[in-house]
Amino acid sequence: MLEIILRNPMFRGISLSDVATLFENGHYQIKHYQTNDVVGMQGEPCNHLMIVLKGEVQAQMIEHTGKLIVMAEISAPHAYAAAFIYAEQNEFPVTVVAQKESEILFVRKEIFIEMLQKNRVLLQNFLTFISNRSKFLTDKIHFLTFRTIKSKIADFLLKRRIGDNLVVMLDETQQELADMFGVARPSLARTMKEMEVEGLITSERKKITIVNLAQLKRLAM
Amino acid sequence: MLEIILRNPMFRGISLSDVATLFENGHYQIKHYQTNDVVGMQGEPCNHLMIVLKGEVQAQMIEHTGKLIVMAEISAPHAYAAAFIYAEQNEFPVTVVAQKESEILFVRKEIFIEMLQKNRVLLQNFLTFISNRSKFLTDKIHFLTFRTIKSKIADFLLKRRIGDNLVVMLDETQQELADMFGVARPSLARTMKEMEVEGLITSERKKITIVNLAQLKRLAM
DNA sequence: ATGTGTTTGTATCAATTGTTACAAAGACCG
DNA sequence: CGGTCTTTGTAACAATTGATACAAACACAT
Repeated sequence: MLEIILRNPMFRGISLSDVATLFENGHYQIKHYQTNDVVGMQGEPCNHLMIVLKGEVQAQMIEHTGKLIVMAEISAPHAYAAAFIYAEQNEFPVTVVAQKESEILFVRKEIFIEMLQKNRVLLQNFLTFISNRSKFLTDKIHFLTFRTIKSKIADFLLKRRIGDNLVVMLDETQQELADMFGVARPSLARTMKEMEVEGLITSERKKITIVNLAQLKRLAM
Repeated sequence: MLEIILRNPMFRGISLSDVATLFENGHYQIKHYQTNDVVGMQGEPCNHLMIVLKGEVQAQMIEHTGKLIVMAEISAPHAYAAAFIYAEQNEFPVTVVAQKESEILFVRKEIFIEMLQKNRVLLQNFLTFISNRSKFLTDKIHFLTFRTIKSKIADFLLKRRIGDNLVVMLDETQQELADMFGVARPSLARTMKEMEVEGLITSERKKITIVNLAQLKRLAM
């Protein structure tokens, strides 16, 4: 367990012995989850630091109409929902679902703040982490609010490229991408077809080839 | 200045003499701004704790197409952008504009973190503050992404009511509301007209009367 | 090889919202 | 009070996206 925690950016620069002290007996719990288990439900209390030790969880924002947006995917050794644990309205703003069999470490927020007070590096790292999450949320607002489907796709493809490669192999189904973009699956498919017709990309199921890189970059702005 | 700071929720429970120590000479700057001055530009470095001592500023998210969303309005004694100061990509995610002649207190983030380390109550309050801001941002995502214009208006009216009052006097022009909702002004006007035709509200310029409260509450969900 | 479930592709129609334009009403200032 | 600027109201048309449906292609298990 400690080796995984040491890989978490929050604990960078902290020695193994200091981490071991922070996580001495009684300071944490570990829970196991099966695929599709709900790890935390939107609206429920959110009062622990939660670190994925193994597996992968997905944060989903679900509307009562059934519409779903995938906000993030978190795997080991990363934490999720850490930005919310000290909020006055202290509840999960998302539903967190295990995508695979997972193991999660829970530290009560009262205990964690003692850790922060004791360890200056940990405090600095935690503040960096939650500031990064706030930045992430504003980027998400920008993406979900200002973007057409076409520019979402362009942005996604440019980010998914490896180096200067013009071929992008998708890991996700169209439905999964649509959930990430907050759009309807047929709309996503239609827009990709349009981009193909316009000569921006070619598309063979999960293999996307970027044809007009300059235009794609303009679209992604 | 210190009396104002003491009214900021971050400094709740901290004595005047402790606050005075925190803000001893050399630990801060105060700057003055005129109406419409840009206090912080989207993309610029964001590395100070910033507290409004006097006046009012507005956080705007501006797209290169010109579309603008008002993210927040901040008046004394509150802080703005505090959730972002420790981010790795350490820049303003919004443009902050003075709405009135304003006075702002700046504390370098390196100095502020020393304050946090020294004072447990301040640390607790700051974590609460930035967790609250993260919650606010997820609420904003929810509002901007999942909501029709009609439900945005319904939500707004219910929140703007004072007690059980069914009459809401607007402080804002339609354009200002449209900017807050991230919608076009004529669309906002059209939707309000529809709500009037449907018997949900009556509307005489800045005076809105709620007619069907139950239905409005359903719409706001 | 076959059957089943999933994914992709596509079409049609509907819904919501944006854009542009202009007139009427209202607010404000000299 | 009159003139000017701002705000509101509204209309027409356009754009984007969603919803629904169905067939073809593909992946996987037996």
